[in-house]
Amino acid sequence: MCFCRCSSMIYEFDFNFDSLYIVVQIHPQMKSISNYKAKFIPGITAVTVQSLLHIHHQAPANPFRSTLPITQLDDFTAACYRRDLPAAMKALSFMQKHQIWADSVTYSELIKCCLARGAVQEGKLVHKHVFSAGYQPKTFLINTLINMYVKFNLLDEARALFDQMPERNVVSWTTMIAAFCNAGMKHEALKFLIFMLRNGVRPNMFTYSSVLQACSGLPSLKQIHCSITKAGLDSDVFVRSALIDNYSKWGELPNALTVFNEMETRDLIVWNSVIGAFAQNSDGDEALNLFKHMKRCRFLADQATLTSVLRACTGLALLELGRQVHVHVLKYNRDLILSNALLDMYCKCGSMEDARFEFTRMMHKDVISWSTMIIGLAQNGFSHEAIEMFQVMTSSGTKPNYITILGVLFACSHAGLVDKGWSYFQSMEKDFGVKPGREHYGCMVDLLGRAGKLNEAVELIHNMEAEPDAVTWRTLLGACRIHRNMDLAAYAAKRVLDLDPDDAGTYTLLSNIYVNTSRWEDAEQVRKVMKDNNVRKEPGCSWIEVDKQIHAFVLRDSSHPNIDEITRKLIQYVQRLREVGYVPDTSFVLHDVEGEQMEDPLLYHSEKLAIVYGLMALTKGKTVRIRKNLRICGDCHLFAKLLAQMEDRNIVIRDPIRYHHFQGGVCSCGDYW
DNA sequence: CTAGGGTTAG
Repeated sequence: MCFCRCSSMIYEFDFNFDSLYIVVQIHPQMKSISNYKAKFIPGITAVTVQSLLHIHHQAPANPFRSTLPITQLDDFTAACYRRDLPAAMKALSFMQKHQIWADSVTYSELIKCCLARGAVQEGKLVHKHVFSAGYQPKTFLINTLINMYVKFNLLDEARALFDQMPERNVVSWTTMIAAFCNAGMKHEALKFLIFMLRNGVRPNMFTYSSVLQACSGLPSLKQIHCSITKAGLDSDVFVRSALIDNYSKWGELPNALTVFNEMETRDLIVWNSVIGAFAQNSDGDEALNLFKHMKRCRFLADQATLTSVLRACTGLALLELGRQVHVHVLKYNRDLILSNALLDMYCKCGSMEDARFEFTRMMHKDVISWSTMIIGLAQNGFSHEAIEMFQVMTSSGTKPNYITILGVLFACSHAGLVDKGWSYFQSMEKDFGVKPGREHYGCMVDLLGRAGKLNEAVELIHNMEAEPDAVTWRTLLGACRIHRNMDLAAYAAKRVLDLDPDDAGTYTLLSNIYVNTSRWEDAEQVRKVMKDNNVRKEPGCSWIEVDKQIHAFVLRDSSHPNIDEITRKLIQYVQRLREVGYVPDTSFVLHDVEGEQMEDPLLYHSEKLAIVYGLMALTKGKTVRIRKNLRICGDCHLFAKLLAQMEDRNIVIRDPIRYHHFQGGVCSCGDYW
């Protein structure tokens, strides 16, 4: 018990320095407050009591207003709680001069106020004030200051403050860990977790939900999940959504789903996490199912939900559903991320009219909006418009980035604009500050290669700054196939296999090249290596939707009920198309050197089986939708086009969208494009 | 009483 005399009034205190709590009991004359709890600062004075009373609006008409310091502290406290920053700062400078201190809570209110207004200078003044001689800020207050610096993006200041703290609690550590995560400094974040454990501070759910961000892409996820479970912290929704998101980044959707399913109570963000997980891992169907489930549970979709739903539509090329989502997007039409997702949906679904309309309507556009349009135009065959769009973009003052320029180079490649592409490539670093990366080189190899300038393409690879990878060489290999340059193709194929020894398609191609050039021994050698390495060609698989039923065709798989009829039809169609000059490209099939069993190579083409089945269904008046139609090779596309022409059924076959267009790739039938 | 989770272009 302690007494404090202030003029004629006597206050009694119960205080406890350790817990920093103080129980104030007012003299019987002021019995309105009893057992009143508040923060306490050492060196208690009448002023403190006064401010405590004031904070809780129970100050009686008091006898202290006459003395200047008390009035100032009063003003300060009141201003902090009113969130009146200028008044608070004015009072603060006075207090600084007269060595008067307020309590931690009041300071933390002031810091909140600085944060809300982005007042960095004022925040720094508060920092200086509470660290000036005569006052010892408590851990709580320093935590608040550290958080302020973190939110102002002043990591160095935050770090310095953290380093000089006499004591650090779980909040101090968590604040720093979260800061590192936000800045993308994963390793620092994990290092701090380890230091924290060494210092004997136990992480809580706040810590883990941050730490999990730092683990994305690191193999320690399982360990962390275990510690969370052991510590009994896995019932927290924040931790759960972070876990879901993490498993999603590893592509471990079953684990993500388990974490989700085990939850008793869910909130919107957890729903968004799990829907996003499936949408991002190109399982649009499951994402949409979850979305339906979410609506049945009476949750209302927000921007993040709709963004993921749009992404699911994009992956499935579900233009109609995308349009329906668009209606809901209208209510958030100022959300840039959502608008960009909508743009991309229209582009990827091939509706450039809608995309252009949306783009024009958008009030704010960022580099992603522009890039989406440039890439969308280029993918849909409007290469020149894409390049014009890029010029409008740069003159409108938006700085292009790595991806934008990839899109522009792709547009040039698609349109065969060798010189233009080359000049963009050469000046990109000077003009836009983007250093050409491996993928830009890959685009140029594609551009030169498609244009038949194979030697220049090789030379470019040899002069690359970054090391060429398997994709780079595969791009060259694709170009060699187009231009039938066997020698260079063999060279490129070997480079691919050096870097990616499991690439079955490339073995096949290399072996075929040797067969075609009568180098039987080399061909045999390739087949042997393939066998020794136990490399198997992944069976291609194609889907087609007929009357809302999905029909899958897998290589050598005869489980489809109509497979015999479809096969007969395919052979028939190919025969008829051959008569009009179609030469099927069968270089993807592994030739048998001994020539023992030469099956019709066309039957290996699951894509063609799907196309034929679709056509048969159309003839019967059914509704056919081609799904996963974004990766179709040149031969299958040609086949479909000729078939449509021949049948004259008014079928429109769109030019294929080269989905993984910046790199050499393989279509689902195993062919290069 | 300070600290934590989900959303867009390749």
